This record gives sequence, C-alpha cells and structure tokens, in this order.
Amino acid sequence: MPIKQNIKVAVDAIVFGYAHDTLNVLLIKQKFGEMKNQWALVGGFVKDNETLLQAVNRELEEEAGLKVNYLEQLYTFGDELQRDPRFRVISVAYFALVNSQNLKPVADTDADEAKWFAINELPPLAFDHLAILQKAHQRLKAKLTYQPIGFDLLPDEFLFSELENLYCTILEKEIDRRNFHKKIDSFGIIEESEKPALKKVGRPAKFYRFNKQKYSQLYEEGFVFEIKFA
Amino acid sequence: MPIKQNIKVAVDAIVFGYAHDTLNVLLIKQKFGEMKNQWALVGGFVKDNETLLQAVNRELEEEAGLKVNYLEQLYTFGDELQRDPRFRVISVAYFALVNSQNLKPVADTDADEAKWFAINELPPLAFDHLAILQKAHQRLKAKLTYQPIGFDLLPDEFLFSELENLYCTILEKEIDRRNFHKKIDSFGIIEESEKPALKKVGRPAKFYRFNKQKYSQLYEEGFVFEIKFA
DNA sequence: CCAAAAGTGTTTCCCGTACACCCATGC
DNA sequence: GCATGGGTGTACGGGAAACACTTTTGG
Repeated sequence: MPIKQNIKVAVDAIVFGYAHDTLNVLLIKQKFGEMKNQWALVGGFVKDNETLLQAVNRELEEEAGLKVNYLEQLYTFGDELQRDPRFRVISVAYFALVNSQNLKPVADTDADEAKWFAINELPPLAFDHLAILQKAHQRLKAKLTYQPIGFDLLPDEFLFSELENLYCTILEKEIDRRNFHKKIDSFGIIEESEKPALKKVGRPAKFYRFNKQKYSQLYEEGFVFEIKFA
Repeated sequence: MPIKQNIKVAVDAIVFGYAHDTLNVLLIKQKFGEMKNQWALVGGFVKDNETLLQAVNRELEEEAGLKVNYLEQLYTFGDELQRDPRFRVISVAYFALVNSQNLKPVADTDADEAKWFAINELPPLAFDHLAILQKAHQRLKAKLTYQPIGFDLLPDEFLFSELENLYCTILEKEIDRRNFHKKIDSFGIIEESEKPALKKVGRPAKFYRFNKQKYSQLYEEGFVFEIKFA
C-alpha cells in the first residue's frame, strides 16, 4: 500500500551568540523565493539521503559559513498548516550556540546576507520564525541553569566577570558575585589559565578555562550542574 | 523552484499507564505491512491536511480507542536513514499519559491487537521503537520530578500511598513516607476528597484530588513544583 | 592618592534529611 | 486484642542567601 503524502520536511537553526554583554541571534535575508528580502532563521529542506543533523550542519555551513559549538534538537513545528504559503511544511528546529570567537558569519551561496541581531532588537521575521525563536530563547534560559552550556557562548579563555555577566544578562537576574564565584568554584570544572591578565582599568582579572573532560567525568559519576538564584 | 523530496512524515505515541504498582506501555500488533505481527508503538502517517497533534490523536483513537490525559511532543527521529525499510521516514514522537481509569484499550480498525506491557517485560519492537521508548521513559522520570504529571497517571481520586508508590516505582527510589507527604502537602495543590475511605485491611486511607486550577494559578505566580529525594 | 574593577569570608536561616510511634479499622 | 496499613512531629546539618571590605592596577 503506497502512501500518498505531500508534506515537505525542513530544518531550521536558532543560533545564539553572546558578545558585548548582549545575546544575539543569527538571521539571514533570503535571496530567492516568496519570502525574498525577509529575515529568517538559517534553514532549508532536507535532502532524501541526509540525516536531519547533516541537513542542519549543511545549512549552517552553506548559509553562514559557520561551525557551532553546541547543537541540539529543539522542537518540530508542524501544527501550522499554512506555515509556508507554497505548500505544507514541517520544520525540525535546532538550537545552536557559537563561541563568541567565531561570531563573524560570512554570507555564502544561498543567502545574500547573514547578520547578528540583539535578541531584543529583532526585525520582522518570515513564517512562524518568531515563535520558534521564542521557544529557543526559553530553552536557553532553562538549560543555562542545569547544564554548563554558558561556556559554549564564551571564548575558550574567559574572565569570571564575563561568565557572571552572561548569566545575569540571559537570565535577567541580579547575581551576587561572591556566591556565584563560590558556587562555580565548588563544581571544580573550571581552572585558571596561564594567559596573562588583561590590563585595562582597575585590578587585572584572571582568565579561566572550562574543563570539559572533568565535567564529563563528574557527570558520569552522577554530578549535577545547577545554578539557581533567587 | 519546486522542491523534490521523498520523505514521509509519521507520528508515534508512547503511551504510559500506571496500574498495580507497575508502569505500563501501550503497544499494538500490526495487521498489515512489512512489520506484520510485530509489536509497535501507536502511530502512523500524517495526512496532508491535519496537524501533527491531530494526527497523533487520530491514531490514538483509531488504533486504541483512547483519550489521553497528557500529551506532549517528545523528539523527532530522523537520523536513521534506514529506519523503515520501505522508504525514508521521519517520525515525530509524542509522549502520552493515561489516567488509570481509562486504561482498557480496545483494538480498533487499524490494529488487530492493542495491549499494555509492563515497562520491564517488553516484547521485541518494530523499527527503532525501542530507542524511542527509552527516550520517553527517561523523559517521564525527569518530568516527574519537576512537573506534576504523576497525577495524570492516577485516578481523579487517589490515595496518598498510591501517589507515593508511583514515585517510588517510576523513579526506582526509596522515599520516606513522612517527608514525601510533608512536601506534597506544602505545595497546596492537592486536597482531601469527600469520597468515603475504602475499607480493606488496616486503617482506612483518605482520598485526595489534584487541584489543577490551583496549580496553574501558583505556576503563573512563579511557583516551581519539585520533588527531589536522595 | 584616587578611581576602577577584581577578589574574597562569615553569619544566618531555611529546607532537606533522618528517624519511630500512635491510630483506625477488620477479623 | 492483634494484625495491617495509614497518618503524623522533631531534631540535626548543610547549603543557599545576605552582606562589605580589601587588593591591584593605571592615571
């Protein structure tokens, strides 16, 4: 019994980056199609012979020349029958983080422009991409508190104040510097870097590194990362 | 530019039920197709003009004559190119809970048999359904601790001991009866029922109800449900 | 020596944990 | 009156929260 079905499968990626105390999202302006000149998430249709993961990575590469630090499936949007006016589409959305070191995308073949937008200065978006983005934003906030993904948004070597600021900014909360430091320290998953302190104004700050191996090891042993503040 | 793509979209549902101190999963034995006589999750292909949610609910109705208490999207499985030997399929899996009152499915049109299996006495499953089921099981365990979904597995009026047992069984942990009672009580989301106590052996136990409205209200106010035990 | 940002310790309080005895019923 | 399961209180300890001064540098 052959199955008749005319639904197209797409993938979309919500890529977050963090720079200058601001959370940013990567958007592209489409060159072709119905939604020409509209800003949209990175994404496209899945090929018959590639996995969903391969599809997202390909789109990231093609549309923004980007390699991400963290990637996970977010949600599948398929309850809007008229999402794309051309035909029925369901979209598997992925959630991605890039290290602020590689936060300079270059527009590539498919898109004529790829650009970072501050999360609270978004342009109008194509399709239901705003809803997708909001869901991703929620997920980011939630995960930040129970998984060490903040490090995937920072350079390999970072200052404690940067980490702290990242948490404050994304969670929109005040955090006590001393308690935060104490807590993070107690996990034993970050270590001082030998990188010489930067000299600007005030007392120079030390650089730190996230010890991913150590974290994985602790994780296996049942350790639970958790940051919660009033 | 027309898109050529030959991928079929299916939905699958992992339905959990709880009865006699055991966690159960609903499986169906397929009447037709390549996988004839194999046990599989409830599921099927999405129609062009129905949403994903409608598709799951339809399948639940058609294959098991079932209305569920809780339903949420779990994950989309599309990284196995050879999942279904007939053609490329991606499957959007849903996670469902049924109240033990309606835990008597009747086989309907599509399937010749629908049956509950204890979670640790599963038959061999079709496709990658075992992997899906395991992911759902994980999710259930996790959610139980931070969302009041346990109540969706119990009758509307239940005993404290039933609730406690549900937690013990699913989380595979010993729980101190007094501390558990105290914690749940402190939330203020369950209330005594007027239903007269059942008389069996020992002191009769009171019935309780989950006050969903109260929970929603508290939730809006920032209340966080959380059950954690050593 | 002043300004600017980084670093650090102590006390308090609440919540999670451990733990055991009495109560209501049926037989 | 005894067996069975249901219901409840208290004491302790650890971790989260609140809180402010000292240190290092540049100008």
